[in-house]
Amino acid sequence: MQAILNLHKALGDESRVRALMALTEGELCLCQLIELLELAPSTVSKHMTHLQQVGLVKRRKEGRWHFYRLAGEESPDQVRQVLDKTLEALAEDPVTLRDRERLRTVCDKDLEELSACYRS
Amino acid sequence: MQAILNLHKALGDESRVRALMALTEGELCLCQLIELLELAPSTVSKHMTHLQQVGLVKRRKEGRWHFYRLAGEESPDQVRQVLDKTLEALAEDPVTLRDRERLRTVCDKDLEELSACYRS
DNA sequence: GACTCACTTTGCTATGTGGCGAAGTATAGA
DNA sequence: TCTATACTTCGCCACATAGCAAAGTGAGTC
Repeated sequence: MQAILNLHKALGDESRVRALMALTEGELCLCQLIELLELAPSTVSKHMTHLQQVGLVKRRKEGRWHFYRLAGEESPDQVRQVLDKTLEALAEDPVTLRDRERLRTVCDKDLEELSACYRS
Repeated sequence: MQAILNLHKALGDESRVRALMALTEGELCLCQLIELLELAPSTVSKHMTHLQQVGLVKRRKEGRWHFYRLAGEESPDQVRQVLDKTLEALAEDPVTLRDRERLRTVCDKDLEELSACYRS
């Protein structure tokens, strides 16, 4: 019971859902998500930790960079099905379309440039 | 976007999910839900109003009694699919099994008896 | 080993939400 | 029309949580 409730709580926040939607395009570094969501590093980090604990997302460290991706096959069937229905429902949402567009310009920049967000 | 977020927020509360699960067995009067959930009338009423606003539940008034049921076909496809996956995932949950058992004894009592909750 | 850098954790504030009891509303019956 | 009753709404409190800035951490680099 609690697992499903936590799943829905995780999916009840716009920033987290936008991050998940962005990850459907592939793995992203935290600084890319920070740039996309336009939130403080600490906030985005907390959201991604949250998503990881619920089992929606996996983290991979490569040197100083932290990459996140959808857990996909690694998450329980029930979790994945609810997630899939949600992402499907939002596939053509205005917010999603705008983010998809912005994500393209974010991915054009290199990580060195994006990580300036920590220093400004 | 906001509609889906509100759906997940609605499904992120144990009392509301238990109420929805109970309604899969059929229409229920508010006082029956109060007895099942063991919460104050005002609290249960607020939960059901919430579920109604999200489009998961429909209300029918019959005299002084208010009956609630799952919106089913009347709710948007995307909403129903997420709900179905959730209820499916919880079908054999311990809390669900316990509620299903208790619901039987609740439904054995008549409404006059149950509505004593408003007077005690 | 000191330094830099990409995060994460901590501490705080503001807002949202679940819970209750009391007051309000609408309907049935006398 | 007056009362009883089955809710609903309002006002409040306690707790959870999204946001930020600042301090802490751990991996690469000199």
